[in-house]
Amino acid sequence: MSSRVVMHVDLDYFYAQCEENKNYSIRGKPVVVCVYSGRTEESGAVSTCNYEARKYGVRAGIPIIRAKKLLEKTDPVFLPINRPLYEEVSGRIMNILRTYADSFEQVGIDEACLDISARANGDFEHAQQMAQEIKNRIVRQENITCSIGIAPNKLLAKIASDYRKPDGLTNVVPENARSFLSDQPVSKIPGVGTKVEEKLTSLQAKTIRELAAIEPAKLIEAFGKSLGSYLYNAARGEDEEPVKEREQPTQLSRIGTLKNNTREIAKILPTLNELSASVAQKLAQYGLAFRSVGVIAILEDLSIHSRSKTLDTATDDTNTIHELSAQLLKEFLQSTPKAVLRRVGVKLSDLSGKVGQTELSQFLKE
DNA sequence: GTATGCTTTCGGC
DNA sequence: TTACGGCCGAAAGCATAC
Repeated sequence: MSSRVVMHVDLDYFYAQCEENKNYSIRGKPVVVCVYSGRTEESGAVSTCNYEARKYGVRAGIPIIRAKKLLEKTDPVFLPINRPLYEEVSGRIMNILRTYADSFEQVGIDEACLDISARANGDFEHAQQMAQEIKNRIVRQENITCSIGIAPNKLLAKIASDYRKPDGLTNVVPENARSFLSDQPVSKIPGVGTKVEEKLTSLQAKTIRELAAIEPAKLIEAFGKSLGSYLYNAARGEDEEPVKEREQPTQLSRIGTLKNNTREIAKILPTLNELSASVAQKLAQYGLAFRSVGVIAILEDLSIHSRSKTLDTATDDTNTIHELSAQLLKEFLQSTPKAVLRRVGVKLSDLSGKVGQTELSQFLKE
């Protein structure tokens, strides 16, 4: 019995690196890729930034104005996000990666998982050579660096790719899994955010070593069966999740910022309808149908709320999106009399191929 | 009591 | 000291079905 070999590839500070390639003269300066809300000149948030900017404490998600303060003594470059550019570069890189994998899973625009068990012949040294070759090829063809983790499963491969960045390569052979994890904070485990981390701290588990010392029954008591057993296994470097192709997105959403905070439906509807039209267009591009429509409301205090409705049968009808989203928004406003909206969004989920021609239903017909 | 489905929230980037 | 986007996938929480 030989172990799986899984590779996780993470493109370094991806949006900002694409911008560095588009305009070479900004290399070496702090580069901050921003989402401007259009409310005032500088309102909005940081999408991502290069490592020069990170040295000053700039991070994804912080307000642009705060990033400007942090970088005021430097010669920074602030750029608006250019998604079509990043999608194009990403698409070409994913096509390269795909050719190296027995099975391939794209995880968002800048991440991918490759099962290379057969290609690497179950050999982690061979896998390491493949990883180096992949890195060389992506630099040569796209001038993009990445960080790669190699391990016996997806969980460890992801933690490994995060271990050394940027331009890292970390190989965790099965015998080293426990020692690799031991001293790392529990927050390195995917799924452990601030909430779970705080709870684990109260159980005296700050490191994965300490997490591994907790009785499984105690973890299940604290976190429930699903998350509890996940944490128990994760602390031991165990994970059976297969690397599998994601054929279609599971949801499509559009979100926008209102010119002014309001709870007047008439002031919100124009934006909501634009978002509905945009998400409908995307749905048509993919050739998909939806069964669930939702609205997202971000209030003036930045709290996030949502309402959704699932239909009996899937549809691709644009009018249904417009009508249901408007109805859901009205219901939200009525149910939440104090809500004053800052941003609003439309979400389609429970997506499927149009004619009910999934492989399974095709199979069942024959 | 467990499985399944739906709604809402969480968290990563 | 504050400041504040736009996506995605998955988990949590609850109700209902079996």
